[in-house]
Amino acid sequence: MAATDDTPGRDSPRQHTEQGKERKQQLVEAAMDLFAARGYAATRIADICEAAGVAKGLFYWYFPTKHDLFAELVRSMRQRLRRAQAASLDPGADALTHIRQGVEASLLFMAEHASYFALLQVERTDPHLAAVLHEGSDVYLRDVLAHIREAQRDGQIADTDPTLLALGVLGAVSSFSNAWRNGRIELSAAELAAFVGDWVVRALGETSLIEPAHTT
Amino acid sequence: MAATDDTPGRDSPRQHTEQGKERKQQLVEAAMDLFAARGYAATRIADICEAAGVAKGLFYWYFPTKHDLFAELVRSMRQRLRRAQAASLDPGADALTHIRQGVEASLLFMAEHASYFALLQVERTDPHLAAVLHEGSDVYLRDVLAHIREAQRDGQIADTDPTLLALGVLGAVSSFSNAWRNGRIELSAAELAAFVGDWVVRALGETSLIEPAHTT
DNA sequence: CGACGAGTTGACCCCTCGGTCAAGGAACGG
DNA sequence: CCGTTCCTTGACCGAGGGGTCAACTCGTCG
Repeated sequence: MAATDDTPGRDSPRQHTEQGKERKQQLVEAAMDLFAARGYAATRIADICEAAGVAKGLFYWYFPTKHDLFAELVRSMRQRLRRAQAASLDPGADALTHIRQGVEASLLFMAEHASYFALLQVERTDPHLAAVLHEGSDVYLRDVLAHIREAQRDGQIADTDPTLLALGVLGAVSSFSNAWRNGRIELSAAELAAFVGDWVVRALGETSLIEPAHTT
Repeated sequence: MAATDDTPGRDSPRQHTEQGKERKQQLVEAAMDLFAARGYAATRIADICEAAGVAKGLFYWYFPTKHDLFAELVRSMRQRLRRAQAASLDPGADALTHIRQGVEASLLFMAEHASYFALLQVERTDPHLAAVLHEGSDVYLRDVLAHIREAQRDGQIADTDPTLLALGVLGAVSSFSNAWRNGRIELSAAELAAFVGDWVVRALGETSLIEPAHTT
């Protein structure tokens, strides 16, 4: 399953036992909560440690810097979101449906991990962090783009610039999810997901409703 | 025209001459550029002063704290945006058109003041700043809400929860404007404004196209 | 001219916070 | 019982940066 940090020897001299991994996880979780509540800059390492009930020095046993903790958090969550999206796609369905499903899955995932996404909404400030955040953000765009192109080939949506449409989809997902997280929307996550699915499909200009037969 | 800070005596002991007001403006503008480029936290007061070509101590002649400068910036820009929106409304037009016009005016305004809105997109981190930012953000929502309710009365858009729809409109405006600012959209500001106007109207579900006669 | 207030300077204070370190456990293998 | 490796501690360091201050300038009024 992966990745860059529990591969044993490599180049980090750090070797973690079971207990060690638990501690690390505790720190990550404490950090996520605090970051979400106060923002990255306003969260001191001392706070994270206090929340996790350990001494400050221990932080640096598990993470080289504060920034590295953040990067680890971001990368792991991005991976999980993409998995959730992929899992939501009904293999038999058409492209427009896939977009709707992806949108709904994203909203649900964001609702479930609200505190994390509250953090993201907020943390493009620091150039270092922004780099980590942007580093993989295009993958979402590419995913949506592919679906939009397909839907256009099938005549399901109008022939506008697909990038623009894709940005609209991502924008809708993130802004509704933000609004929900900030308590501006009363709906349950599932209801919101359904609404945003509809909203996006409408905005994409579901031509089939207006002209059921498509010639191109 | 107005407002809270050139009223002479009130409760601040500070009295500014013409020269003083110019200096203050220089500082505000330098700050805006730097905030936009690096974010609030990463901009030192020393930087602002250097950019404005004055000594650091002078900053505190004009502003009690860094935060106050920020607040002044935010409030003044919010006022200007709302004026631009109001000015864009064609008095004779219907509600849905008003929404479109407001959306377009917002996009144009945000394009014109890109560096400022880049800052906003970014600066909800600090609780203090967030307070200033949120403090007046509902006025936009209320404006859109009013138009949406009217459009619903006129049968122009579907009878969904108006708050949800209004949030969608605001979300579309801000997310497209962000994307444009980040260079992800190649269009001119005017083209983008027109596109987003269409996008929003479509998402609102312009029922008139589908069922030209409305009964309720 | 002297007084007074706006404007301006840069050295300085001081606190916060990321990061370091030396010292000490605890678990385990030999 | 010794060595080794992982784990944990809290005192400490140092830089960075917000905010202060005493002093100096400049224009204006009496």
